[in-house]
Amino acid sequence: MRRIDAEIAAEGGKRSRSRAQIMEVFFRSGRHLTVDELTRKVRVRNRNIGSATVYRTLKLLSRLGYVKELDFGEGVKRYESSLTAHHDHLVCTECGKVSEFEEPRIESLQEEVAREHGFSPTMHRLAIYGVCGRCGPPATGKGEE
Amino acid sequence: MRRIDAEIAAEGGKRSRSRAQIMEVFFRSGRHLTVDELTRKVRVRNRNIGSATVYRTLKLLSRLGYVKELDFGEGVKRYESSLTAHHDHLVCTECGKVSEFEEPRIESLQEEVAREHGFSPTMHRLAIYGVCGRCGPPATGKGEE
DNA sequence: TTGAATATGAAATTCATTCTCATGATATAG
DNA sequence: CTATATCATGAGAATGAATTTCATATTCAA
Repeated sequence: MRRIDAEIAAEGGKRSRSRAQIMEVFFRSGRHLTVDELTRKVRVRNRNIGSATVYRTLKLLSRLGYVKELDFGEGVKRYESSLTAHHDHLVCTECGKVSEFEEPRIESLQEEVAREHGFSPTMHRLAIYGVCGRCGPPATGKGEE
Repeated sequence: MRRIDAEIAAEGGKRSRSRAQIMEVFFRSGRHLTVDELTRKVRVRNRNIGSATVYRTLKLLSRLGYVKELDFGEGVKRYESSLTAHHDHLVCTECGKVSEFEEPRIESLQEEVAREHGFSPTMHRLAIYGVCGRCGPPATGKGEE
């Protein structure tokens, strides 16, 4: 986090209490947060922080490469730290639970495919949607709920 | 398209001139259209059609499974016919060009991964972002730009 | 043709995100 | 420490995509 502050300073930015609190809560929190969720968590510490500042902070961190923007097609963006290893996501369409996975074979196939099409790949988004073990037991019957 | 009308009728829906025109233009058009783009095309034929009806039509077709909703993170949704074979997308971050590809090995790895995590996969979204051959120099070896 | 139901277009609404702007905080020079 | 220039903030306004409302028009069956 000091590193981030240094990078911001190098760009002519200044530190701020609000931003420090937002970053701290964000990096300590679970993954895949929406701005709204993060704002609520941050306000527990400091009631005065507005969501505009949370948006600004996440955008800044995203530009600096410390945060990844996720979009699972819910109409809201989610954010996660990019300090952890690269991974893709599994999204349960029943309960909304998001799991992570890493599959190097998929990664390299993507590289291969991109090259075949003359693309220089810079990133990708892969989300697999389905029903998680808890929501849809392989047993007979349709577990509604 | 008759089949679609029949299915709508079976649900208690009625036919309509506007919807027929929208469907016709949509299925004859190129892929990956936004509602705005489609509305413009449709209005060439019938100036009176409003975008609300285009939204409604695409939502209906989506529910019936004839249309797939795409989201490349642009802040706008795009739509494509789901009558063509399944495929994923390559998006050029320079010119916006979207290409399609199919890679069965990626598909089966996704199945495998989902199962390992106890998920019953129903669909996935995979988009690879990068620079297409026209926008970027032909990537020699690993030279990243 | 009538009548009950669905569909439409325009405008209003919703909701996430961004922007504006007056004020507050921060860093640096003196 | 204080001045001052600049950046950051928070509240609310603005934006823009998508949805809904509502009065009217269209469809379809009898």
